[in-house]
Amino acid sequence: MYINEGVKVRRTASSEERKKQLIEAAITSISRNGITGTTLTEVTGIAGLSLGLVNFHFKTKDALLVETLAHLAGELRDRWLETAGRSDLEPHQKLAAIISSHFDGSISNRRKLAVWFAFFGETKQRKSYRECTAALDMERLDAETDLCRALIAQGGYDHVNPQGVGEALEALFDGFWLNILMYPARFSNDAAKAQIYTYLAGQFPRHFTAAGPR
Amino acid sequence: MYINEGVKVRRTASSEERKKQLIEAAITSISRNGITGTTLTEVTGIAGLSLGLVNFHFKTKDALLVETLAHLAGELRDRWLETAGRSDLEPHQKLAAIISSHFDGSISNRRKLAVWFAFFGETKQRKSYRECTAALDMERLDAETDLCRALIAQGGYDHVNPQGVGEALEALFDGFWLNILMYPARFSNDAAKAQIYTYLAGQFPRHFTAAGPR
Amino acid sequence: MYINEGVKVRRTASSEERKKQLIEAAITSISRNGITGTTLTEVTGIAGLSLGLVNFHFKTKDALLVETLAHLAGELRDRWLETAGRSDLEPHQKLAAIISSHFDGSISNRRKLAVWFAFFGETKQRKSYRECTAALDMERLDAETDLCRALIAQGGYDHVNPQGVGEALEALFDGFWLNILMYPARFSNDAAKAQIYTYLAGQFPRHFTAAGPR
Amino acid sequence: MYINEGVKVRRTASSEERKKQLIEAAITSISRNGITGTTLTEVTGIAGLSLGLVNFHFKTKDALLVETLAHLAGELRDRWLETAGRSDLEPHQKLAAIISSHFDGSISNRRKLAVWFAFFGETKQRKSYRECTAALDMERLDAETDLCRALIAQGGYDHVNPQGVGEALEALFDGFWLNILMYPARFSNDAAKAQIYTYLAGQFPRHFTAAGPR
DNA sequence: CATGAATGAGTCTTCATTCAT
DNA sequence: AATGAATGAAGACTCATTCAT
Repeated sequence: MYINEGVKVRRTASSEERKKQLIEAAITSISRNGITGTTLTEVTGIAGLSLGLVNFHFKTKDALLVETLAHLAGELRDRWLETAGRSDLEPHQKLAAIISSHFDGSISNRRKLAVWFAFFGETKQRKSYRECTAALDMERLDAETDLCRALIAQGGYDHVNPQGVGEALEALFDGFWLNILMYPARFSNDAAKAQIYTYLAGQFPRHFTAAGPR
Repeated sequence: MYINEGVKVRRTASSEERKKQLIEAAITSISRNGITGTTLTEVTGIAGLSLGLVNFHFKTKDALLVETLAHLAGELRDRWLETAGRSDLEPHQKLAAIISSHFDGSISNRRKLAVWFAFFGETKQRKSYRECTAALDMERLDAETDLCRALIAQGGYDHVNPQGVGEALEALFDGFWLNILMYPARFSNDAAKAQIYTYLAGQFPRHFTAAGPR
Repeated sequence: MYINEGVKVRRTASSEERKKQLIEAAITSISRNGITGTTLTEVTGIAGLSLGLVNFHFKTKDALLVETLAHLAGELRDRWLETAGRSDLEPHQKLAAIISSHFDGSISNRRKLAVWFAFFGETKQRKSYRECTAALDMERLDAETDLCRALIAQGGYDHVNPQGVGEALEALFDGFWLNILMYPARFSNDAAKAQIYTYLAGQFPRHFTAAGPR
Repeated sequence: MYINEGVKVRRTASSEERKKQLIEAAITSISRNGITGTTLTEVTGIAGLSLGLVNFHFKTKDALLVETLAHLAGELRDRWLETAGRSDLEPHQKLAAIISSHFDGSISNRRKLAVWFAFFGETKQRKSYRECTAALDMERLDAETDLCRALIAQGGYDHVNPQGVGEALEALFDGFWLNILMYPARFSNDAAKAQIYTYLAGQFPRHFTAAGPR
């Protein structure tokens, strides 16, 4: 046993426990220093663990990076599916849930957004990224498109292109995330949600107002 | 004179000429390998010049990177101001010009988009980035907001928030760019423009249709 | 364990052990190639260690250099204090001890003298040097001056300037060192000591002869 | 013609003129930055000339360095020979002249002393140095020894070793130079001369007092 | 499982030297 | 003679990965 930040830690912790610890440290390091500036010494230093552990629990640095991204991607997916997967909600409520998930403070904060864009930025990582999240991105895009189709099926939206709305939503999510990361003084989670509802109110006025789902 | 890739090249070119050559090579390298994967050996190799030349014309690798970004940012600004600055156009036509500029193939192609997001992604570079482009981003955002105000002033749009529209446009630009970069099979420049016009048609139906400015 | 130059070496040695090893190698390299000609590749090569180890144990090459000088300066100080600090000796015997220390073969040999003058020579290093050894130089100069005062206090030396003698001694130490380094065929440790005793015999004839302390 | 520091300079100057200009610049640079820190760009910058000129007038950087040292060595030799070579002076006056030369402000100033010790310090340069100045050093040492012999021949100095005095003088010159360079607040040209006369007064009391030659 | 010293390939950067103009 | 852009070898430093303990 030894003490780490005031908490007794079993010197021999479970593998899962250690990995989570390292991933959290990686998120912190990437958000501070970028992917390039993230060294294993830095990550283990933040985690209060020894250097050798990284290559023990993860085969390579790249593996740690990929699992870090996968962790965030999984977290986002769990979040929106948690609500959008409920059978007792209306389509437009589910759509609203997806939007809310993206701009919840536990998801959309500069620490985590920095990690997302670190992966978008590195061409090399982009490959890993796609392998790791393309399926999730498409799953979500398809879900959004399906929900739009459901709204259209309820009548009154003859000219709305459901796929286009889905794509626009994805773009709005990423675009607002980027601007929140870059210009936090000007862009906020709440304002982002408001603008997205405004957009939806333009497309589905019977289901959305600028304030949210009806 | 000597021959390089079949072209006669003056051994001693003007400084500006060489810098442009190196910036072009940097864009190519960054789009292929990311910022981390971009080595000076790679850049000079692409340019067909010798390693030492980068540090001769640019003081450091970072300086080259910053000037590369400044080049892209300047190119985008020149492009949209070219049309949006004309006094013979209506506000909604100017707004359309800004949109068109962002999704013109000479601006919005994967080679260049990769560079933009390489800078967004690196926390360290983000600082350089902001110093270099924040002013341009805000100038454009303000221009968009002002054009929206002009449309509102023409009457009929009581509930539209011009600042919100400006921010949403910026988010749509960045968001579509990212998705064009990540998922080129699913997102295209034309589709992006179409969705943005669709959004504007929802806000300013008297000036825009889903097909573009009236 | 593995074999290096016939000696079993623990792969993981204590930090102090490795640092001493690298400092010894640095002395050898500096004496052979000067400070400029001393590369980390050379130093680690001499030590039979890997390149990266220098920057692991010392932060930078400069740090290694400074610690190398500090090592020599400390060695000299230990040497003269060892005798001059004894309470059972007379002042003139202590003075003689300081002289002897400077021209002992373990201190005054071309390998180590080359390092001293390498630091004197580099303006850049001179700053580090002063920070590192000025205090030791002044401590020694003051000790010499004090010992001269003690001799004068014993009477018979009305016109001797103790501070001047101290300064002259320092100059003689450095000057003979330099000439031993440059012209070993003409200048030797023994001859240097003899000349310095001759000088002291001129100032303090009741305590020194050309052969040494009475 | 162009203007350099207010003086019209023929664009095509004589080779000798240019070389002297570059040597002066080299002295300045070496005294500021050491030999390592002295780049040809720096030297030519100080001289207000173009980079290419160095390799035109001197074959290599090393050649410039050697000629720079040769310049200083020649300057010192000219200085002491100027007086010590006069046939109307007594031996002890000539000896005094050699001492004065070494501590004249035009010779013994920190700018030039830094250059001397830069060469002493670099083992690599030490070879060039010896080739360049060993003869001059020995010529001077022999001259000093001969002058001591002349004093002894005048009678009354049975136990003085002329060669030893010569060597001690050389050591005192170099040693005081070093300390003037390192500790200018504590060591001065005048004090150095005074101590050396004090030494000589101890060896040749009929010819020297602590104040100088009788 | 855990540690952290050790390794060495890979990069940026510097700079003497060359050479077209 | 003079210029300064261009070259490329060489060196300090970084850091993922290995491995003895």
